[in-house]
Amino acid sequence: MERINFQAIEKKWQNKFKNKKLYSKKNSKKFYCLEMFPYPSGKIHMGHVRNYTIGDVIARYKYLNGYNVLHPMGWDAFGLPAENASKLNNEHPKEWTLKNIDTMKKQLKLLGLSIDWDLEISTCDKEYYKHQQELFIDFYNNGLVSRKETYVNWDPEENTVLANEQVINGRGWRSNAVVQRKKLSQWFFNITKFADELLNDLEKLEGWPEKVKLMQKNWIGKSYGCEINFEIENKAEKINVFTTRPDTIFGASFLALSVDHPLNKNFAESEKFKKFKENCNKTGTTEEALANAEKLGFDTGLCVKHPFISKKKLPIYFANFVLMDYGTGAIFGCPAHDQRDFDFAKKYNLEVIKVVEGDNSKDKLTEAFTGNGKLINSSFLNNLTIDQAKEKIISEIEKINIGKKKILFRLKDWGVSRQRYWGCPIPMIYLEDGTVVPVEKSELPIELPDNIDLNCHGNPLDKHPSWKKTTQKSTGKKAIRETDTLDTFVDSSWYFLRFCSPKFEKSAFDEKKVKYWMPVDQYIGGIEHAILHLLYSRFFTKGIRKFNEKLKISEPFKNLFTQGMVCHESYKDIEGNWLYPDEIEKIDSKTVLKKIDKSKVVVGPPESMSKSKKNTIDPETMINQYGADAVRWFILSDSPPEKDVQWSDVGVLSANKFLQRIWNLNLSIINRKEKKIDKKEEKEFSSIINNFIIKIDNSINSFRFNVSIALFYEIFTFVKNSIEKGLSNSILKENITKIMIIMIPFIPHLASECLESLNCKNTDNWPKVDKINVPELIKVAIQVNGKTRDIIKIEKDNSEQEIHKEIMKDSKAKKYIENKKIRKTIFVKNKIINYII
RNA sequence: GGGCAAGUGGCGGAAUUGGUAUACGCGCUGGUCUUAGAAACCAGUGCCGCAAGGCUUAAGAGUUCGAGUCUCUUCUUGCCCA
Repeated sequence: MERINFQAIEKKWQNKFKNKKLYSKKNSKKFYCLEMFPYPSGKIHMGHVRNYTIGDVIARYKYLNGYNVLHPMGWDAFGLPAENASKLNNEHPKEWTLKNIDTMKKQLKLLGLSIDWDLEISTCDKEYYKHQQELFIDFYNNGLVSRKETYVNWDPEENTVLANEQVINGRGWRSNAVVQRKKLSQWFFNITKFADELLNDLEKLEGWPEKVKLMQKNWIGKSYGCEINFEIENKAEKINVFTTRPDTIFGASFLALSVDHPLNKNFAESEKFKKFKENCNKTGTTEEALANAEKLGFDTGLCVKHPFISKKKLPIYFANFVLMDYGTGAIFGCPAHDQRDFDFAKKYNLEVIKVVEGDNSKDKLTEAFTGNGKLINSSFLNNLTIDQAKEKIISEIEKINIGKKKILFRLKDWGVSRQRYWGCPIPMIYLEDGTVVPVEKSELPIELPDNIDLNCHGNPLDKHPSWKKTTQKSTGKKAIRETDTLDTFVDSSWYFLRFCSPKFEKSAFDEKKVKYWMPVDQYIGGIEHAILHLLYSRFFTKGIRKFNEKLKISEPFKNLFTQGMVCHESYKDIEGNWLYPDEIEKIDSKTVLKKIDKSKVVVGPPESMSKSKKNTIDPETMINQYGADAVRWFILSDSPPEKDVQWSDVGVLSANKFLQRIWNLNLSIINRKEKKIDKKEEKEFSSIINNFIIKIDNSINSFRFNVSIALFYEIFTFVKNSIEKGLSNSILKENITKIMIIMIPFIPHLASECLESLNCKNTDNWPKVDKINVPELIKVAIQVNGKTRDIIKIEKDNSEQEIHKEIMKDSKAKKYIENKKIRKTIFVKNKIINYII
């Protein structure tokens, strides 16, 4: 037996893969295979290994099947971690980022991926963000970017805006300061202009998981409702209310306004109101925060008239659970059928009037009833369903001219201003006369300054001594630069276009190249990007198409695959400190000890690998120990790719052992002595291999790589058992060559090495196959009353009569049917026969 | 609270989409080889039972000649939204 040195052959083949282009075939169909590019945080982790291995299988598979394949890689290189790391180690974000890119690129190369590194891009490269600034200006000039005042999560400690996910229990994730709501002027992409299109086009995306489409649909959140104008008693003013439940109008018992509603001018002098408003601003802006917060109200002392019940008045409150930027900033409260309204009514002792009766709803409500039912206590709406009532009341409202039907989206415009240094500068300037204009395109890129103080309080670019001072090029007027930078989601919203022509200087992309390569045929990444990144990328594609008609596509990603996470159990010592997997040793299945002092270790359940729990496994260590092919093999073998996989050292070791056996099998075929040939056995052998190849083909196409690998194990056993059979060496070699070729996508190094040893010159074509061949001898299940009583081996395509004869001759099923009256027989050729007695 | 998935051996998981349940891998058991261990190789391994046989895809019902797969009810777990 010969031991193979995986490290040596992997190095050898990686050198050969380096110069190979997967897109030099003439007159071929194209295939754009893209995996979500990584954030250069330091080292690659197992999640990357899984993501990029899946992508590599697809890219290589498509190449073998005759496609020109674009398989690029780049870096999502702007972002906050670089600034944080830089504060910690006093290293410039750029240095830190470039160093990480260098490390991670070397690590990725160890995996033997078929990536074309000539196409590499990095979003922090000025050659990249220059074009992003151009695009920003194009979007601006076409009315797709605007400046708006909105409420944001403000961290008073860090002097910056926080994203919703950075607010944890109402506090800043880093500073732990109580987050405030603050009004700020920010730049927005007007994604809501495409709300309908983004929603409707989801239907076109047949190659997307239903789950992701549903998440996007819910995120866009189209809802029907109407606006109703309520007259304020003894005042000329009216209050415009938006509601998605106009059917519950007869259950209304109060009006609630956002503290920012214009009516607040009446209370500008009130100390009590100011205090109340301040209190409200402490509540976060997420829907969840608003739902969980204690409902607080400020009684205005004013009332509105109920539009359908004469003489009925509803008190007006300001309330902390109503937001100015959703709807009109005013609602009518129907406590019986909305939980927030219910909580509010209980607190302020307001009426609860039930207007929808469900099938089994109780007389006394202890919580809001939001289910389906029929209308009651509602005058002309009585006995209607909710949908019917909505329709009727809206037409009534429109008839008496106090409001109109309205469609509302949950989707909000995309705020992209960040008070950060390490991001793409927004190419806008503020002139002294107050006008805001884009920088002229010839001025681009607006580069980030290298000398920067990140430890300053607030926005580093704003605090920079000179950077923001500039002049407008064409007029020479003095101006101040925008000192906010773009949300890093912008960087990744068009990188897939840039990859088609990454060095193109004239504009963001070369239209000819984009026409050939786009859309991405297969996009692969984590489910965590199911909403934002994918929605923003879809928006960018649609946005660009508005001002560049040469971009013909309206959706960037034809097929999407979202892979699961890589998990590992976690370890804690008796004192509760997390331990790395290499700090422990497993004595037996129950005993786990700390290496250093043999103390007991508590083993936690498998969870997503994270640095904080120290349950990470370093890919590079694994590659050095077992080889890249073994790591690739294991990460694909153990679970279906869309589900989580649990990392196992034993698993990767057994992968390594199996690859060793493949090599030995290959050698034993090369060195085999000719046997006496049996034509029938040869035919059957080739036919079974043919069937295996078809099954592998199907499993790859349906992303069931764990099944592919199970099939490879079966093929291996089958070939090994066939060596002693009456096959010629040439038939064996011909078939092992086919098998090695179909293994290239999974274990490119070892497969290439085996193919070289087999003297195979043409390693670029997937083997040709026939249809699935039914073997000469097949198994037929014999059932009696649906219960399987025996399985017999018989020649294929036998008739019912012949099989029956066989059963009566000699079979375990015989005793169940002889001397019985057979009422009916169900016969499926080559599968089953079922006797009903 | 709402929506969406999913529940198959000791474990990860297969099942041609209504036709042989438990493929393949891990683990475990026994054996060969070896001074010994590791490795390698061979055999076995759903559960109950000495056996004949019976039972088994979270639980229960239904449709069907036949259900892991379809329908309904219940339970559990996970994810997303709140």
